[in-house]
Amino acid sequence: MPTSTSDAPATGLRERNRIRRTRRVEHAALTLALEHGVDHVTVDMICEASDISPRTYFNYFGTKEGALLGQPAPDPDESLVGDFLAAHGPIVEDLMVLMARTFLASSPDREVFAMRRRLFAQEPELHALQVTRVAHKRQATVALVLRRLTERCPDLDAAAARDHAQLVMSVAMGAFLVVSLKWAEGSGEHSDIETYIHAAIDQIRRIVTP
Amino acid sequence: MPTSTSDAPATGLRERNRIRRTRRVEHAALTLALEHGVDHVTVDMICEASDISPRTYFNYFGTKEGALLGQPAPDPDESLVGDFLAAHGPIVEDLMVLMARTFLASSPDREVFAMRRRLFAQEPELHALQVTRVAHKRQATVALVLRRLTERCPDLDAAAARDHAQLVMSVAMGAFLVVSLKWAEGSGEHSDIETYIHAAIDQIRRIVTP
DNA sequence: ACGCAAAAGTGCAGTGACTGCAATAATGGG
DNA sequence: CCCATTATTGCAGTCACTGCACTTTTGCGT
Repeated sequence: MPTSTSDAPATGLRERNRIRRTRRVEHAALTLALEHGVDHVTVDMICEASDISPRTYFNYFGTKEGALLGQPAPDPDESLVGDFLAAHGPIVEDLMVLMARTFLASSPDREVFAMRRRLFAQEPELHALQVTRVAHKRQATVALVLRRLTERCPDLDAAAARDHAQLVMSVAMGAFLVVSLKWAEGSGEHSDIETYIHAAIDQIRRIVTP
Repeated sequence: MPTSTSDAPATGLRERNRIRRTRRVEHAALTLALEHGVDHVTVDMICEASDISPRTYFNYFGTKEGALLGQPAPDPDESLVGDFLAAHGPIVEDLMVLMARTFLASSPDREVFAMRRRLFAQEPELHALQVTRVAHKRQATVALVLRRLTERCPDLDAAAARDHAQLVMSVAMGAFLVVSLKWAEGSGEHSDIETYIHAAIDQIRRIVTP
């Protein structure tokens, strides 16, 4: 019986196996992609290397790139959302910080994390895909922006607010792509990314004024 | 015999056929996509509807979505590039205007153009793909931005200028996605798009300042 | 007009991503 | 320890896409 000399009493054997397997597959996928380049790697190769059936691979990750990008982006943490809604900086900056923290919070595995950074640095298309996939949560995030917007400026036309939120989202995503790539090429320290974000906002301000 | 009561003496029969065929295929593809939704349409369906072999389809368009998105974005016109380099507005705005004009210059066929607009409005993923594909010219466009940048501020660190240009490009692309979608939903008049762009720039300025 | 070389269109066979379905193998609770 | 639930797998099939070899079309010189 699993009588809990262990540290994770809440999770059963099933869950632990699933996590261990996921890690193993991601690791194998990243290793292969770093060695041969993404599009010289087949799903079958990944499966053979990680001792899993192709069918199960797709059950886990859905697409070939799934194992390279990691699990579908998690919903932002409650507290992070609260920070965003309460923050007093430029809205784009605060949103980018939210994106960055959510992203960082989802990669606890150091080694996989580092490999992913290296892969992104050498395969920009994959990185763009990652950003696109984060954007798949676009609807939810736009709603968040809208909420903060209407809380601050209750006297705003609804349609105008919606357009505004869309624009905030798009600009944040565009800038985030550049920032995250730069950060990935550089130190990769968690704290640094917010510095990069702040610098980017400064630049944008200069960009949109003659 | 095609003895030239025609109007285009410079282009041979070959070229004219190619263009006519391209139009026919694009029209068929758009019709099918609008009716059934993009991912319920197969390449074989398009080919059957436009009386072309699948192999030829891929020779023409490369990917399934190729016929929906139209020919790969053309290089910006010389004069438009000149305008961009000489313009005195905020650099992001000028860049977006360049993108818009280049885009508009490439769609002479009214009907196909209108269908594409409708399709983009109802399939956002496709529209994002379009913007991504425009970005495939990213390297060239970034170089353009860099050129204008160094002409204006010769005393700028090279690495900093490169980062700056990347950011300009990303922000412009992000904003352009929103603007073009809004424009597509609205009037679709060529002149209107620059108004939208200008308004977007104003908004961005407000966005990045508390 | 005619024939020939280059270019374009096509058929075919194959690869690889991805899905639905049905059979099989853990797993965890009673 | 058995059984219902859930996860893993094999299999067959669809679809996007590619390389290669073959046929047709076109442009051109004679």
